[in-house]
Amino acid sequence: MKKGAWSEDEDEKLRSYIQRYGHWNWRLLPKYAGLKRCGKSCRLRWVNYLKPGVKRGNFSKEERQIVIKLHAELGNKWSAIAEKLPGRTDNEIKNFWHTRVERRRKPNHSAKPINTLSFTEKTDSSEATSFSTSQDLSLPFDDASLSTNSSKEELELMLSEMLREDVAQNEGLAAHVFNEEALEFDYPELRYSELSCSGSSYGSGLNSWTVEDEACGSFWNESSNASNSESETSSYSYANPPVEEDGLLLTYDPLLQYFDYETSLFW
DNA sequence: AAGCCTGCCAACCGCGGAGCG
DNA sequence: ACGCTCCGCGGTTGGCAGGCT
Repeated sequence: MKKGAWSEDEDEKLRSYIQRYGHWNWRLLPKYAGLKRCGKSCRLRWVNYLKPGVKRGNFSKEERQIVIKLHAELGNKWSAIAEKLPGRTDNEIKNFWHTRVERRRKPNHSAKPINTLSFTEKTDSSEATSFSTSQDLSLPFDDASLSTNSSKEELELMLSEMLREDVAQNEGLAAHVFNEEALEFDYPELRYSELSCSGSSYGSGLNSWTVEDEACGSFWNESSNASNSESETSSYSYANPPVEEDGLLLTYDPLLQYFDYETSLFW
């Protein structure tokens, strides 16, 4: 009984036999098709590779989104997930998951919260609704998006929109967190599906912001208490950093399992 | 250039369920 | 009810290719 990779000749034998006679009995099929393979191997080769309509190549954006969503609903029911993805086999979806998703969840990442998104904020008046912002960190913030005379509502809206847009455009604060690969996964669409932003800002004194979404509750916040100084340092952090238990990262948001705490990047 | 490491994918293996006698 | 066969599913492995040192 032969094992290992299939040759072109074997593929052709199997393909032409099934196209002519169908697969009426996998155990007996190899004998009649002239193949030195077990029935199981023939079935697998047909179902996963030779069967007409089997899609090859990278998963599209939509397919990735469906896989992630369905896996959250169904768990490791690969065949059930495959039913929703025409042309994709359970084996391929399983491989996709293990290589691109599960692998990165292995508990060798340190579970440290990301308090690294700090920036320096200049207050230029005591007006509660007026301040200018500059960033002295590596985030590619768009300074122009935060003007000096924005109202509280405008700023809230701006931050909310900034998160949406920057994720979509792969630039800005959110893109720092949601890297390009995360975008390919359509994570932002899932993550920010019902995002809202609330908070308050003052020229000097307390600044506090909370960003929430319907599914996860508040997921990051920022607060600072500046005196009348010209500049202050604020820091953003996740409201509920994951904890590690028995070598597994437990998070308040199942989608945060895709977050790499080593690099502070989603993948 | 060579050895090592890592990611990916095809294929194998074991188990359990369905169907049948 | 029981045992047998077959099939499909999910976990795992093996090997190749490309990148890194």
